[in-house]
Amino acid sequence: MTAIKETSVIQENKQYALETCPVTYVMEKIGNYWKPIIIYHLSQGPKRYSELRKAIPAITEKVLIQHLKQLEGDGLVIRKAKPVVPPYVTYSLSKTGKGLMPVIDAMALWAQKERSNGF
Amino acid sequence: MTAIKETSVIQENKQYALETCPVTYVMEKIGNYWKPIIIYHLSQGPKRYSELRKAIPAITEKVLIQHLKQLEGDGLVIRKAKPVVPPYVTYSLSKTGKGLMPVIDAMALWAQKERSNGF
DNA sequence: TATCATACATACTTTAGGGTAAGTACTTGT
DNA sequence: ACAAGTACTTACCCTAAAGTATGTATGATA
Repeated sequence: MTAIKETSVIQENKQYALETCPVTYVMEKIGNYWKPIIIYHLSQGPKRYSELRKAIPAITEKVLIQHLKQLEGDGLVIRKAKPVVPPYVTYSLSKTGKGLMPVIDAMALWAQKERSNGF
Repeated sequence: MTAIKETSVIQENKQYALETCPVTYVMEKIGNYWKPIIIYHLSQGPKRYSELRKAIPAITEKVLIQHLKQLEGDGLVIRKAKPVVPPYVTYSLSKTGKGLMPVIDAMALWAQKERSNGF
């Protein structure tokens, strides 16, 4: 029989970090390459699924929808589907999601500064 | 012989995104679970390697130093080593790194708001 | 009858990131 | 002589995330 897998110390520490470090809390929600990018594009207003795809051509469909579901599950994004055919689905930021806009804005600002310094 | 691996469309698109989407630019630098957390801890002032370890108990040594090197390579973090034994090494944010503090602050703010709503 | 468009779903493979564990160098303290 | 402390390094493994490719429902249009 297999040894009982003892609860990892790392996991305990992660739990602890979640409760004490605010940035860790944020990372658990949007600590991923694509999520802030998706949020950025939604910060400019609701978008259809296909519009998001065009706006973020480097993401694959699988990954895009995966993250959209997770963001919806975490209450950051709202999905609205019109029962028509072909489907018409829009995604937008929830109130909580909009609360992240200062974060995204600060990112955009930094990027612009860095790039203007860059040459 | 193996087929020549044609340059991935995804990679081309990533290049394009890098040039047009500011958030993508940021993600290339700190788009990782740990990096914002490390920067957060450094935003409170320079820290020794061992202090960072204690401050972020959920990270392993390997990963910590890996990211510190990358952050240093990207010019966000400065490493200073006193030539003593046992070693005395401190890490701090560079000017560019400090430029990210509004991002980190906005994250911390959001986390606090969310948590106070949470119960 | 066939095709197109949209918003997905699903199976399979590959890769990159992270985890574990052990080792290294150098000096001070016991 | 040996352990302890610091800041790493290295080798190996494992898993979660991402990539690839193909399939599905529905009705409108040609």
